[in-house]
Amino acid sequence: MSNSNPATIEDVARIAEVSIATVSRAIHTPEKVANSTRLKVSQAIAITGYTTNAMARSLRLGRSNMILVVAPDIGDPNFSNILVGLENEARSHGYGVLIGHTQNDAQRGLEYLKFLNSNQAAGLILFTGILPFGHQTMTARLPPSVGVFEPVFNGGIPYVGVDDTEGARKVVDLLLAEGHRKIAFIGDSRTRLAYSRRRMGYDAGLDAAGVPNDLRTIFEGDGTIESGRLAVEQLFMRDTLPTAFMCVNDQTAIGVMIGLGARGYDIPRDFSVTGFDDVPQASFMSPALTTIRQPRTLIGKHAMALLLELLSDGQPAETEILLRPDLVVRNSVAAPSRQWIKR
Amino acid sequence: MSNSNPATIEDVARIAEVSIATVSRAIHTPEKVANSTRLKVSQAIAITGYTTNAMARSLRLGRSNMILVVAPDIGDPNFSNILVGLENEARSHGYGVLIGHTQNDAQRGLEYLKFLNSNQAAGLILFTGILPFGHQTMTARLPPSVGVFEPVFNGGIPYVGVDDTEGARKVVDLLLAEGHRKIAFIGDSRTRLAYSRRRMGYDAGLDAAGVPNDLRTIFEGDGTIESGRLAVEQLFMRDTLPTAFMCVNDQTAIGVMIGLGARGYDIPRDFSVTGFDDVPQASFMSPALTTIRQPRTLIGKHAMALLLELLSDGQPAETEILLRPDLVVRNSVAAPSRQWIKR
DNA sequence: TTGTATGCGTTATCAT
DNA sequence: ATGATAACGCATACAA
Repeated sequence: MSNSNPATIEDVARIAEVSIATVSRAIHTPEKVANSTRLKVSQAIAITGYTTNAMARSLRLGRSNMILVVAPDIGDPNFSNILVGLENEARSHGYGVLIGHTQNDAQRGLEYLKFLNSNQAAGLILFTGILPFGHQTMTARLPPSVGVFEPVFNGGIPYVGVDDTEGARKVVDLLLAEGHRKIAFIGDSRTRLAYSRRRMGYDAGLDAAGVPNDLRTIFEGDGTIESGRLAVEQLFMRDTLPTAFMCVNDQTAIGVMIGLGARGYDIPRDFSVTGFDDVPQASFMSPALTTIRQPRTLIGKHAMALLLELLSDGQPAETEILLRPDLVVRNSVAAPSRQWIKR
Repeated sequence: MSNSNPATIEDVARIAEVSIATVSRAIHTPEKVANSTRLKVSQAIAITGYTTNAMARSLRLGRSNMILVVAPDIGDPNFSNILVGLENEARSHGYGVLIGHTQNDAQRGLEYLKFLNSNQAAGLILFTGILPFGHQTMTARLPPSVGVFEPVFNGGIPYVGVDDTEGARKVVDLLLAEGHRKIAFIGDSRTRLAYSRRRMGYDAGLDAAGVPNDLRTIFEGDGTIESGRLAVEQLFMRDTLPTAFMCVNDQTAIGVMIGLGARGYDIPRDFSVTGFDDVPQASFMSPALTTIRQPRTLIGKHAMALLLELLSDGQPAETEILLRPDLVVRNSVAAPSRQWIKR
């Protein structure tokens, strides 16, 4: 039925017995073409199975209707749901979504930068705390871009995410209300804005409760399960233990729970543990993890909406959209163990 | 430093005081250009920050150096590692990788089909059991394609994955060796080839051991955690219980373990549970899950290598590459409970 | 060794 | 309402 080569606009024009200009018009501005010819064209399109060559179109137009989403780690349990939010919003505005995976590798980032420089994508969503393109980016012109889930460190790029500081504050306040005073913060040493903001919430809560500095413990991890496990190993070598582990994210909390479990402790009886993100796994663990919910699809939706606005207006309506973080109380928090509280 | 518009080959040519043809040659066939001019050109490139417009190049060439990876569910815990294997192999051959996420939606699939029809990708990797493009695909010309992780049902497309039948066979044989006879298979009702192959391994093992049909139980699930949980609910309503749950994948096994745990049973003392895939989470659970390892990055590597071979030769060297599935023995399997064995 | 000119498939401008 | 044509940025056949 179809030739070996995909049909072009010329094939359609020939069959419909019109010019290629008319075919193009019949497709994009049908009101400017007579009913009779429009019919002929659409029949010809059906016969040939014509699909407009998006590449040629973009070359001519100087823009495309694809959005590139760049992520350093596509396995991040937060990524998939945010992506769905991004995609649904893009789609309802006639845009498609393509994903670039950099594996935290600048060379790979450059590849996607070339993609962008060829106008193969009209806009950019950054699921990463730093621009993933290496140093050349500083001078390079980026298309309209929006950061998501985590503020972009070195970009001055509009951002959509949850209010990390307030979320962390809600967690400490819960811990404080349960009677904890010695709360360790298992964090992330990388210069990630989202994590430092969560740390700010931790400090603010402790300040407000009048908890002195020497009761606070900070562990610099890297946000992985292994990092959480390592944290309890390290902390158990110190002379003074916390009664609660407040973790920068759920992955870390899972690691902490594994580490504590391996030492034979019961959560929450012996220690309380909290996370941040409400990753799917968080509700399946035992005990189920008390954490902060990320409104992931909503974040994606807002981020894409903001990007599309940028695409048409050129000006960002706002530079940062912070969504409300909800506390999800499950079973990993209880009053501090008597065993540790006095000592 | 740079103009508002990206530099074109003409900008480079003007500054280097040569023709655009020479610039093009200096880039792609440097041996065909004099040393002196080559130097001028590369200086001009440095000055302008020129990057070749990949879109225009592909339009002219009729092919691109991007590979599209299409996945229905990017959150699949198997996806990320396979992707890494795909990317590394592609990269070492000068190809880039772009990901399309269909969410199991044919309309979204069509979008990526248009992308392919515009020659914006030279080849296609399918991380999905069925062609995700709806019915139009039958007539559409696809670029060279390779299925990965799961055979493509309706395509006649070369495939790279683990030997599902043999893997499942290893699992039953372990269960049988532990003394189990009543082994339930918690499967997947969808017409997925990978799953039906695993089922074949189950049956083959039981046949070989002479386990009669009325001792076998099949539960048709859908491969999700929830499906595993549901399976134990259903099975407990029957009069006769298995001593082991052999699950079609790790997700299902996790659900089964959650369901069993909720009923107060201990694994593996009361029941044995096995999975398939060796998802990262499998080793973190308690008890750690006995399962079959998927050599994920290796699968990705082979699949991409096969695709690139297709791209140059046009003929697939082989139509199916089956990798060896290794049994990972952890703590979720033991001898059948006396409580259940006699009945 | 280098330059000129054509075409890849579109869309938009300008005529008609 | 429709058609001829230029241009988007590039690679290459053909000339020089």
